[in-house]
Amino acid sequence: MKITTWNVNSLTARLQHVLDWVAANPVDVLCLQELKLTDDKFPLEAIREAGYPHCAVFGQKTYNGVAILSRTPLRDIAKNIAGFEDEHSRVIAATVEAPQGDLRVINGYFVNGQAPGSEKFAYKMSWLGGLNAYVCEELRQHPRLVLLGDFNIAPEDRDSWDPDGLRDTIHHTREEREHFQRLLGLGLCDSFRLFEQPEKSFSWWDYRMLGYQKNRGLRIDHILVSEPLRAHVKGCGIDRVPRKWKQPSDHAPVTVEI
DNA sequence: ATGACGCATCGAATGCGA
Repeated sequence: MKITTWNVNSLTARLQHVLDWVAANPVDVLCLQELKLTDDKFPLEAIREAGYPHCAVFGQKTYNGVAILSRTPLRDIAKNIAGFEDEHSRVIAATVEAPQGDLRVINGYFVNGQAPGSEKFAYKMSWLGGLNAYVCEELRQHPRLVLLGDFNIAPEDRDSWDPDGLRDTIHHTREEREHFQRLLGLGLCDSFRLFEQPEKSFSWWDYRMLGYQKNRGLRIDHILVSEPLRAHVKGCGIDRVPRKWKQPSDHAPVTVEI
């Protein structure tokens, strides 16, 4: 079973890229972030025709918005973090029917946080606290769990193109990295690091200053798997191909095979 | 460099992303 996370930076602007990508990469589950559209604008028909009849959508106007697209049925769909009040549409969870055993999938568009010390950074910290408690409880109920999405955290120095120049800036702070480690501490593991990967592997590149062409990027899109799944993970990789297409998302899709 | 690029918004200049 292949599961992908992709921050598309507006599904309206990126629908054709998504359709082209799944035509070439027929993954079983596609988790999207930054839909930037309301539920009524979600292109259900086009997505269904592309092979994904089962969709859990949690949209929002202009900003945020997440969705899980699946070839197999979804159940127990939950939106946002239970017990954490949030005006943003940032999390959607669903149980995915899978032949080797159902999987709980939690798809998140983590808070960006702008800059350490800012109000948005404080929101990021409190949001991450809420998420940790939520994932802890979900793990209790669903041992076979995948937490994936745009984490907006570069977990280690090797996940940044300029770890020294960007030290303690957003995505690189000790506080953010501690939150990432806390998630691992719940019994999750970073599926990307289960395998040998090329150096300077990133999942996001700035649109400005030829960021992609110079490979000035960050690895901030992650797929964490719970302990019972760990031994079954067959691979994890970043697909840079759609980042080279015309008018791309600034993020690349990341796929795990379980 | 309060930049750059791209997307969204009752329609232009601004907020936001990372």
